Amino acid sequence: MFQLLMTENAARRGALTTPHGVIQTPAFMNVATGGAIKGGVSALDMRDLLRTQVMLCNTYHLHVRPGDELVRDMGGLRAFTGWQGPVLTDSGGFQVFSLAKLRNIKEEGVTFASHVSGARIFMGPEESMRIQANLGSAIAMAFDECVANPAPYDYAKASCERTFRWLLRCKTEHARLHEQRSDGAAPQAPGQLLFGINQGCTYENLRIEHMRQIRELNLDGYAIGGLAVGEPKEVMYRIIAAVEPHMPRDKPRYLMGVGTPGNILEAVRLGIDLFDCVMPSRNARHGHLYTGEGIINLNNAKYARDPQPIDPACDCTVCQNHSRAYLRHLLKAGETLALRLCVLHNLYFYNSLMEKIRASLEEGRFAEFYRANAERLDGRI
RNA sequence: GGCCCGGUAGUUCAGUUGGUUAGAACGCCAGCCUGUCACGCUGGAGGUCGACGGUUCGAGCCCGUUCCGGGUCG
Repeated sequence: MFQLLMTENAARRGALTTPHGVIQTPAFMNVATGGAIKGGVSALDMRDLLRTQVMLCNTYHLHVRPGDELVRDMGGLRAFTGWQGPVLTDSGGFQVFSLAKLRNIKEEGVTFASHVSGARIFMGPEESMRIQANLGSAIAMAFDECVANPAPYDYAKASCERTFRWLLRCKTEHARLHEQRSDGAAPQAPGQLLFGINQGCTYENLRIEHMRQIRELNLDGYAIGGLAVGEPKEVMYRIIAAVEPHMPRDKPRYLMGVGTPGNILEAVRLGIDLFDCVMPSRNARHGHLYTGEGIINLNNAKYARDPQPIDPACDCTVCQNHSRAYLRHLLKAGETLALRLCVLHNLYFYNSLMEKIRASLEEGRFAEFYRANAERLDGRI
C-alpha cells in the first residue's frame, strides 16, 4: 500500500509498503538487470555504500539466464543475490522494443530469439507473471509493448489496446498465482504487488484514454512507459503532465527508464514517485560522472592532473578517497576498478539526489530546490 | 669488415605489376548513451613513407650513395 505523506503542488512525498520493506518516495531504483549492477557493485555495496532502497531486475534477462526456476529454487532473487530489500522486476516488455530485430509480436505474446543462445523463447502476459513470481520480486510489472518513437497513430492505438488486453491477462494470472492454493502450498511470491503500465506513444488522447482504462483495474501502482525513447524532453514532460491528472492519487506512480537528474527533478515536480534508469551506471562506465554542478567527462584530458574528487560536495566513499586524476587514469588504463568506483559514485549521486528531493518536500521547499538545481544538473562542466 | 633482413602515424604493422587526397589496429583527442544484447558506439587529429641524389609524365614501391636497427659469417 501507498501512503501519501505530503505534497507540494503536484509533487509528492510518500511511502510504499512492499512485502520486503518500505520505499520512501520519490525514489530511484538501482538497475541490476541480470541480478547485478554492472561495474562490479554488489548487494552489500548497495546497502552499505549506496543507500539503495530498491533493486530492479529484468524478467527476460533472468529467464534466459540463469532461468527463473533456478532462481526460485535458490530461494528467489533476494536470497540468490544477497539483496535484502525490495526488488522490482521489469516484465520483459521493454525487450520487445529493444530487441526489435529478434522478435515477433502477436496477440498471444511475443516470440524472441534469445540473445544468448539464439533459441526461440515465447513470452506473453502469463509467462511474464509466472517468471516474476518465480523470481520472487516485491513488485511485478505488467507485460506491455513499448512502442518505438515515432509511431503511426494507428499502430500506437492498436498496440495500446493490446497492451490493455495483456494487462487484463496479467492481472488474472497474477491473482491466480498469489491466491491460497488448494493443495495448501504457499504462493510463490506472497504479497507481490502488480503495477500496470500506461502506453500511447506521444498521443495525449491515447495516453489519457489508456490511463483511464487501467486505473479501473485498481492495481497496486501505475507506471508511465514508452517515454524517453527518442522524443524531445519537452514532449515527454507534456505527456506526463497530460496523464498525471488521470492517475490515482493514492497509488505510486513510476516513470519507467527515466532519466537524467534534470528529467527526474522535473518529473517529481509533475507528480512522479518512482524512477529507474541505466544512465548513471552506464554513463559511469563510460566516464561521465554526475556532480551537483553538472556532468563531467573524466576522459577529458583536462582532468589528467586534477586532484579534486569527482564532486567536492559529495560524501560518497569514492569522493572521500580518490581524485579525478586517479579515476581518469584507471579509466584510461582499462582497470575494472574504474568501473566500480565510477558506478558507485553515480548511483550514490542519484540516491542522494532523491534524498535531497524528499527532504525538500518534507520541509516545504521543493520549489526552491527545483529552481536552484533544474538548470544545472544536466549541464556540462 | 662481408653478406642478408628491416626502417611508412605516438606504437605495431599493411601497402597489389610504379598511377587519384598513403591505409588498419591500438593509443591520443572529443562527442553520444534514458524500463542495459552495452568496459559499448560515432567522429576527429596525427605521416617531407630514415636521409640525399637519380630513372620516369609520375616513386613508399625501381637504381645509387649514405645513416640507423637487427641477424649472420669471418
